[in-house]
Amino acid sequence: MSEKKYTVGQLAKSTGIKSVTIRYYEKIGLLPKAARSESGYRLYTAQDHSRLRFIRRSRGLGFSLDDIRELLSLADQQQAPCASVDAKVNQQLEQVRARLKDLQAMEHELKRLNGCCEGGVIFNCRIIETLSNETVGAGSPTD
Amino acid sequence: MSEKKYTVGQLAKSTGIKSVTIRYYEKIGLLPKAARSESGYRLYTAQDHSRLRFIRRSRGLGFSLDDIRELLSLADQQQAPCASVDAKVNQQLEQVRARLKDLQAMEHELKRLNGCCEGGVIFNCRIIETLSNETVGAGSPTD
DNA sequence: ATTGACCTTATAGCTACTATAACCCTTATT
DNA sequence: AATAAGGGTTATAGTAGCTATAAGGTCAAT
Repeated sequence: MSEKKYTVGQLAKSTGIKSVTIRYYEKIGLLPKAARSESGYRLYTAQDHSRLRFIRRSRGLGFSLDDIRELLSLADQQQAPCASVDAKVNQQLEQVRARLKDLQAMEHELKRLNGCCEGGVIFNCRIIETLSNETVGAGSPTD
Repeated sequence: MSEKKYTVGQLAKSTGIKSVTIRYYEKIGLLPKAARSESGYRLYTAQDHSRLRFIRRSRGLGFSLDDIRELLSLADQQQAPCASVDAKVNQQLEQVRARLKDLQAMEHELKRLNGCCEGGVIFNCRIIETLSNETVGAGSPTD
């Protein structure tokens, strides 16, 4: 008995990853080259579906495609220690936290700016003024 | 008396924006075309310095270059109402908050994954297992 | 037979830079 | 005066992770 096969569109629908993206993943070697029907259509198996779900989930956690490539290759080495997987997750967590910190700083600043001019004209606009102000590390060209 | 002029490198050093980037900003019309010395070097004024500082500060708040283009053109219309500036800031604030929400969800998930396998092998790795799991909107291809 | 919804490929575009190559200018030192 | 270091100039290609476009082949139904 041969496995059930799916077209790229069916896979797309069931994973939420677009057909173009799936082909792109194949092109960059993130997915193995799909089998083809007589007429040249790609044919996918349940395994591909699972791999794609893995990718989608990892993307959702902010992993880069390169990271995911590594994770996938790790996932295939069932007897390897999972310390390296752990390390990747840890690393990603720190990256996310760093970006969080940046964004929080942005939010703070934007909140400060938001609504600080009440119906005036730009000449008196505190926002524009603030944006134009000196910042650390941006002195005059003669510094 | 003619203004003091600065080279691209001097401007770069004092604004923290690299020379290449400054040239790039000129190329895409974010900065006006700089005057040139006899030998073809770009010559910048204090005004350019201020404009660049504005860009840097806005970038730091996460504004896109297109947003900044608009902000700059608004900043030049001193008698226009600053409602549109306000709106841009507001919009940016919401975008930042949306990204924050995403990142917080990522952090939450990563924290959950982090360190959940204790020195085992990948075959038993809870992380890999979790990443492979079904998610909402990612059923089987036959759904 | 023809429509419409799918599939195929190759190529270019997107953001905001960064890297590279190959060359010209200025300044200081030998 | 020659030369070397450290600027500057241009054009072009590469980065991530897709998305859009064009120009065509396939499949199922009418």
